[in-house]
Amino acid sequence: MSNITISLPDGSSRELPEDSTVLDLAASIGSGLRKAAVAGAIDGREVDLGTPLHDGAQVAIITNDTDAGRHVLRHSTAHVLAQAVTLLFPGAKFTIGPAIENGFYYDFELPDGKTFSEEDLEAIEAKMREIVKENQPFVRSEHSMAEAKEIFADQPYKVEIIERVESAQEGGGAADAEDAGEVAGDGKISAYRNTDQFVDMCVGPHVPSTGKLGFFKLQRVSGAYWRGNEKGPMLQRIYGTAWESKQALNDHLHQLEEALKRDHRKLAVEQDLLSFPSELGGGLAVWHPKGAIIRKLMEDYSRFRHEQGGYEFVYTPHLADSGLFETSGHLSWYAEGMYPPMEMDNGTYYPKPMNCPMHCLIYGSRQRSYRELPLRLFELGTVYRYERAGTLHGLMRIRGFTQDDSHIYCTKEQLAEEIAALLDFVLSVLRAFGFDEFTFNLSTKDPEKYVGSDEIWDEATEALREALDAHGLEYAVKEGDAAFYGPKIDIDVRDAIGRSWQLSTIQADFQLPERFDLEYVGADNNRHRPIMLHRALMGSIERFFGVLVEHYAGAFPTWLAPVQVRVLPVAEAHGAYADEVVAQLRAAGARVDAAAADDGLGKRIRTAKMDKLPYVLVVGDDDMAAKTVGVNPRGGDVERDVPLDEFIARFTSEVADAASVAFGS
RNA sequence: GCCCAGAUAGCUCAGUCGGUAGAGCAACGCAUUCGUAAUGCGUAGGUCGUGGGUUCGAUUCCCACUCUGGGCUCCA
Repeated sequence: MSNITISLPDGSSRELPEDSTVLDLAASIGSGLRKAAVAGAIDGREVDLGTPLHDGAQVAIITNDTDAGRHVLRHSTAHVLAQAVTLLFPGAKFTIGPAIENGFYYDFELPDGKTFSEEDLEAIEAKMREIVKENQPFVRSEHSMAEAKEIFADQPYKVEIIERVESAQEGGGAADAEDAGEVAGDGKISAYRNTDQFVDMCVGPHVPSTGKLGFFKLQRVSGAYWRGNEKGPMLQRIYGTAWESKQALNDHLHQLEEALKRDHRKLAVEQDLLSFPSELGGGLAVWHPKGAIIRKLMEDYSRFRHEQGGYEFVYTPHLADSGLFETSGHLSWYAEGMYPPMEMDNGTYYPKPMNCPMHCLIYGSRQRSYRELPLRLFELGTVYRYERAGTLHGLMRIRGFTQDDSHIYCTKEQLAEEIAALLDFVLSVLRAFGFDEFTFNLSTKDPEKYVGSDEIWDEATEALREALDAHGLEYAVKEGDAAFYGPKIDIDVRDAIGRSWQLSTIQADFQLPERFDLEYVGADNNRHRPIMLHRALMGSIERFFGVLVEHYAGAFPTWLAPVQVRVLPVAEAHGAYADEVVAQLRAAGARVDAAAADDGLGKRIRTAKMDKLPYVLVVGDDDMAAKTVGVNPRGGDVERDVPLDEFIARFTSEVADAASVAFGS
């Protein structure tokens, strides 16, 4: 029996007996690797561990602690879920069940339109644990289309997938991505069988047996449309998470708990920031004083930066005649996302869903010269969008919100420079709020849905691309993701616990200048069409505020904290001195209050800590005598006998430093 | 809009197999005047989300609506 030679990713090679499998290879390298292996890759193609190796193959072992390995675990766990459901709910049809970020889901259709309840999850999870305990093998097989249809004869959704793949292949086209995930590429349908009763169509790879799984948890049930089509049948989806170890699973669950603790909706109530009274209607918020002061600081900051940045401030009303939105095209493109019209004696009015049409009116109000460009109009403009009831989500998805909105009118020649300057501007504003990790997405033309000439699209896309390159920024290109009127750059930030939020956007627009017939007189004394940029930094102030609450976990930095300092007299006798401290701090510009000695000192400190105040000052006999304070900073150690003057100096310089970072002075 | 779940005191929640409800915290009062994360005692507070239906009687069962949560779809 001859040996075969295998090369490994590190460049080394290894000899193994003929007929060796990926698993044999892993075992030959070490028992730890054998245990951690969940799949392999032969010449770049992912395969099961049981796959035999050929001479000269490039082989990598996929271990369970890598993204690829977890993907295999999760996908395999999804199969176990499907089997458990078919056992517990006879007649259930299963559809697709992919691995997703952090977990997996599987979509089912239950007989007689039955639905899953939360309680069902427990029973299903228990059944899954039995399946894991039985250590059922995942046995791969490949079938012709006809055989496959036979095997899945009682699974109409599977048959539908097979038929779609079949017709796509007959038509010479490739199967779409969704279907490609379910079948092998070479015209064969592959399937993985766990038991006589349960087999699922799948490209794989899978773990060798269900015993390799076990660190999972089912999380929730929901509805989901078949193939994401609103008109299609509503299926029942079960979500779960799965990991390579108890530790990794627990870490993930802790992370979810942490996110829950930071939930801006919870913190907004606890800290009395804002509320969503049901009397107002869904998706509409009222700002309480503590939330409002933070918002005011954010808005002041935004105005300051825009003033510095060469923007001109404008104000526009909340309503406009329907004619304006016909001109802008909003009524034909987005009518279903607008608030319903108000009929009035002299016409039909709509709440504005965007500020741009009104800014275009300002631009068009008189003749413009090239000398005025770029013209940057800025407004904290409140808009109303009819978000569908089921999509509302705290401040993150809301029906009335305020954009830090600007429309920049410039010449084609100015575009690249303007975008480059915008990128600097955006990033420096976001940094002021404690964000320092960004992701950039460049969205390009959707060939099915766009206006404007190919030439101008190419030019604008190139301008965006150049600006990103010139800043040395890495970005993902999202082909076809642009709005119909022009390409755009979207900027995501990463928050304190690693979540990503899409905040800023810079969008080119060739459509509105056309529709509003906007012009400028050039140096050549001819009329030209300007290009327009839409851009928002925070995006929606409300949403940005929500993201900040979660980013800071409610502990706002000193410059933003609604109450920056609280003074606690040790006993009633120190009340007058406490008032004096308050007065001096207030005179120095601090937002400060005092808590009288009606409650114990410990109690008042606890309350202040729960309120996440940046500074608690305790004043007693010693302090009164020496004009000092005891300083208890958030997240730091207590410091006694600090001269009041010194604390005030420290405090004001801290806030000034934050402001100088923030305000760029 | 669609699927599922939910709505009880300001907050967090318990409870009523149909006979109009209870705790902790918060609030208020009294006592305590205290040096760094909960002092004690007491008082008040709820048409049990809204509207209909069934019933002698509904917070409880049924229906509709509103709002909320998790998803799907959508997101200019």
